[in-house]
Amino acid sequence: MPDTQSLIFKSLSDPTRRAIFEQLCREGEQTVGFLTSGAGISQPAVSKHLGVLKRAGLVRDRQEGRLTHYCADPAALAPILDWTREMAGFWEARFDKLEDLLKRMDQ
Amino acid sequence: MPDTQSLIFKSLSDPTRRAIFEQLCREGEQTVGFLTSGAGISQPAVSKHLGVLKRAGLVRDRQEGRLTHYCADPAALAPILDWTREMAGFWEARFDKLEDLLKRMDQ
DNA sequence: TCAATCCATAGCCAAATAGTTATGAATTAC
DNA sequence: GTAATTCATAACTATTTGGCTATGGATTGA
Repeated sequence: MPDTQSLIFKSLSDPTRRAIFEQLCREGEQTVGFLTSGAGISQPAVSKHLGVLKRAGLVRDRQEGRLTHYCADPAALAPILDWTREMAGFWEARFDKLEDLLKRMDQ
Repeated sequence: MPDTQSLIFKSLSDPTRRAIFEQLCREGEQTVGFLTSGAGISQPAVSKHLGVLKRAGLVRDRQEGRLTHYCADPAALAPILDWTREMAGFWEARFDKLEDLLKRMDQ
């Protein structure tokens, strides 16, 4: 199995899947049928997308009779938020070091 | 051509590519040859990864004789940082609304 | 009970992806 | 001038991906 970050980034790299996740973030819990009605693709395709999002931890499902409700778990975005900030941080650090160097050279 | 967010997410969904980008963020500008020496894959494979990162705006290249230097542009991460924060925000908003509702019901 | 609804899974297909080797253009070194 | 180095591109391959239709289990409604 791929690492968590790859799973999350890959999940979000597909626009359809991102739209489904966004819908769940905006509107809260939704059934598969309702998500399908707005997605422009077949129900099995939506189910597969939901499966991918679930494997990445981005959504959870809840059974209720024959309905399956899905909801987003935005907390699962934390790993990529952290990683992204870390990358920006490395860059800042190198920039600071350069600034220091220039300052020292100036004296 | 896919939208910018898809390009960025897709670029970062591959661990090898993420490692290359991370290397450039940590260490700054590097040649293709040097990146290849640490990547564990062939030079053409590295070049292709760099091409993908470049198309997503995540890296820039600079020619110097027969050497090609690549450097990261972490500012290009902004779109997905914004999107991620927006998603978390929607969730917060719904949570606040629920809290309000509960408060009103309590009275 | 029988029909209808909801959704997950299976099986198929075309396109994209990540790797490879081979090659060639441009530059540098001898 | 010739050889060596650097890297991008081309051509190929195996795997993954995102869509589809078909199906069937579980639940609900008549």
